[in-house]
Amino acid sequence: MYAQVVVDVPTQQTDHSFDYLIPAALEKFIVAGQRVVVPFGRSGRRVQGFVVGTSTTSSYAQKCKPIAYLIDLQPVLSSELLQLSQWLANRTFAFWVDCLQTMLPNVMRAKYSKKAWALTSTVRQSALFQGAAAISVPNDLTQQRQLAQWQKQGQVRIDYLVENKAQTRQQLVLNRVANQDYAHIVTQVKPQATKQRQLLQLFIDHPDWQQITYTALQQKYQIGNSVIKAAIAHGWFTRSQIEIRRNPYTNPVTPSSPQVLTAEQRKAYQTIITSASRPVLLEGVTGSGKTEVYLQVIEHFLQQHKTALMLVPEISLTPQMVTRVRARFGGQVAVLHSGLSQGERYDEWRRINQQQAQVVVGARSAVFAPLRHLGVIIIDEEHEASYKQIDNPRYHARDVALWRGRYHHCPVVLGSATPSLESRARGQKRVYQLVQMPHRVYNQPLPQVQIVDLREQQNLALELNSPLQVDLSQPLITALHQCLKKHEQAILLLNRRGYANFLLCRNCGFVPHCPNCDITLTVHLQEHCLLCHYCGHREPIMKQCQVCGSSKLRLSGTGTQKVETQLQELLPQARVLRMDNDTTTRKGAHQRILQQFAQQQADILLGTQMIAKGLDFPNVTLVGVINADTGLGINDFRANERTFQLLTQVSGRAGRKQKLGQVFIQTYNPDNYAIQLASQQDYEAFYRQEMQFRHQGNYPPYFFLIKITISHQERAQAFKMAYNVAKRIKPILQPREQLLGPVQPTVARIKNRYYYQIIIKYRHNQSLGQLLHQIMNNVQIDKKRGFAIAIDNEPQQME
DNA sequence: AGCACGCCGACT
DNA sequence: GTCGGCGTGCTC
Ligand SMILES: [Zn+2]
Ligand SMILES: [Zn+2]
Repeated sequence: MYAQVVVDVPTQQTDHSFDYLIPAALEKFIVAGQRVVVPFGRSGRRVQGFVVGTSTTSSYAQKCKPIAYLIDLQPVLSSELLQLSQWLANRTFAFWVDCLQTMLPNVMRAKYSKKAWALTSTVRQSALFQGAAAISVPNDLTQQRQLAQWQKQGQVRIDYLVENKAQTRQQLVLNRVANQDYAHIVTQVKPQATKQRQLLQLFIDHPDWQQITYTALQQKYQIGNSVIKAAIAHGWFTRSQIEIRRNPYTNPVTPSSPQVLTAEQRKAYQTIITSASRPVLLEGVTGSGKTEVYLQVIEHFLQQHKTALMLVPEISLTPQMVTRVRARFGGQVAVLHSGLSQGERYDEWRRINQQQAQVVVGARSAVFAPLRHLGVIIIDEEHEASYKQIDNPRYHARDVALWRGRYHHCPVVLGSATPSLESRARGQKRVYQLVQMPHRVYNQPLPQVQIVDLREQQNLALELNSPLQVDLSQPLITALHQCLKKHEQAILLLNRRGYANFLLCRNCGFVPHCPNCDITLTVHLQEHCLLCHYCGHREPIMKQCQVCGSSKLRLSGTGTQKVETQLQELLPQARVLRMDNDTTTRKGAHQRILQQFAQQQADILLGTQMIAKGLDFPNVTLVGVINADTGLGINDFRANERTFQLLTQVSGRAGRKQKLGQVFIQTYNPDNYAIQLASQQDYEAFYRQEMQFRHQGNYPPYFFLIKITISHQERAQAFKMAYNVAKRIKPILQPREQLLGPVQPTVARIKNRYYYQIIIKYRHNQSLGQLLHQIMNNVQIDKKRGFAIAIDNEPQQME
């Protein structure tokens, strides 16, 4: 018997399965989906591999090596996920093994090490071994050479170790022994052995106990280790270990029951549960009660003994969100998010794999949750860019969800108040079933939105001979005053996309740049240094300008700190909470700030994009957007879409139930349609207008996009390679299809490598995929000459 | 990737 | 002569 194994060597030349002999002893145990350790290469190198199939014959002409050993007794990947991995590799131009690894918790990645064994006493007494029988192979080159020489002479053996980091938490337990008559024994025990008698009595009083943990005996009954040891020595009990699941849920929840649905919600619910062959796009305004629909849909499929997967963007996956789902489905819920420790994540994953959890809630990577019998997949806020992974494999969770939906023949729900144009257009073409929920559940009125024209404000200030020095306009300041007077709360959004604080010499205009990248260094006041976000380069904040020596160095860029200072001057009585990268570096800080604000420990929450999501704040009646324009300045065809989404989302935070909300949007582009239509909260009108723009520019959803990035240490080399790649692609393009570039991105150099980009706009091109795989092959082979290539299918970020 | 093999200049 | 630097090719 042979096994087809995909080895953990992510390169182009090894990006296929290898045949291995299955040793007779393992024949009964080997199944596709298991991890194994196999020898690989001419030395004794061993690597982890995934069994992707078994066969009775092999097409490999030479002799196959046997599998070294099994890592998993049970498969960790189902045949569904194995198939998915292949599709994913093909779609994202990633290595197969990377796709397989991505589907599993991080701890299941192998750790490799080498151990050298001294076979003679001379070697053992050498300076290197210092009497030890074995040492781990050092990094030092000359020492490695010495070991290689000894190895050749048969004086040293080198072992290749594949470590499995995945570990379960074990606990000691005391087991009842069936033939022991505790009621009798207890009468025979010496009178002074009170603890022994107590232990026996416990097992007499609890006939249902088969075992109990040592910790429980210690904590509940103060029975220590020595007592237990003695009891085992008598033969009354046996000792063993059981696995303890790491429990990420700190607080118990009070169960909730389904709410009565509105007519709109009921219609959505009905459509979803009957739409197994067509995905449903659920377009519902903020407050329309999408989550309740999701929960009842999940309930419906659980009753049919199916499972449910619900994806939520990482920043929306708050404790409140998790609690809401757990309140409905209790212990059936497993949660996968970045806040878990590696061990907790591994345990949650295994709970799902062992079918002990039927509902999974998680962020992007949870789309690979090993659920069987999927009944429904829900993607909330489907427009969120964070569903697309930035590094390899560059997959979009939405695409994966649609694949799994097709595999299981189950409904896939894409929910959003502001759907991506791609999804909305598919709703129009009835590829997706479009369901709209335009009303809020309690019929709260939409907030009143006012656009503040900053050009006007500036002119006004000039007339009064006092140039606008603050980032807050007069109408917004007035509104803030009124809000505070009513003891209500306000949110201020500082749109800082692409903007960071940098240092500027006021004398000569010098700005410190990273020596390795073409980018200005960011000021980090917290750590008191200048930092490069691309390569991690760090240097102290200089006191004097490097060029002119002037000491007039100023912190520049629109910062939340600057606005905070202004707020303190304008509204000295206001309590301001600031939320940005500086205040949320520590884990959980993000949640803590939101919590404080929810508990009304502050009047104003001032922050960047991250405040647009998360907790509900019922007392917030005022939202101010300080600079609506910054998102528009970005060289990306989705700039309007992103701006519209952000403004709509943050506006939705104003006003709940009886309290009417008020929104101020400050802008220099009051006529921009994204800003105009966001102020009217009119998604459908925005969709129509934006579609025209996309049509004119041949952008998605009218065209598909592929971004190719090529890099090299030398600029000319990078360009030459990119140019040749472009030349190969151009001939196969269809009439209206386009190739743009190669061009340098805004940050043309990162970590001393030069980058070039090619964008392809295409529609139905049969040969493109194949050609790109070929190009990938060719360029990867030139990796040793310093070339690197990345192909991003449907990029979310154009830069 | 990581390792072996092979070719070539430089140093004991 | 041999050590070690690097370019090339292979891994079931
Ligand atoms: Zn200067
Ligand atoms: Zn840098």
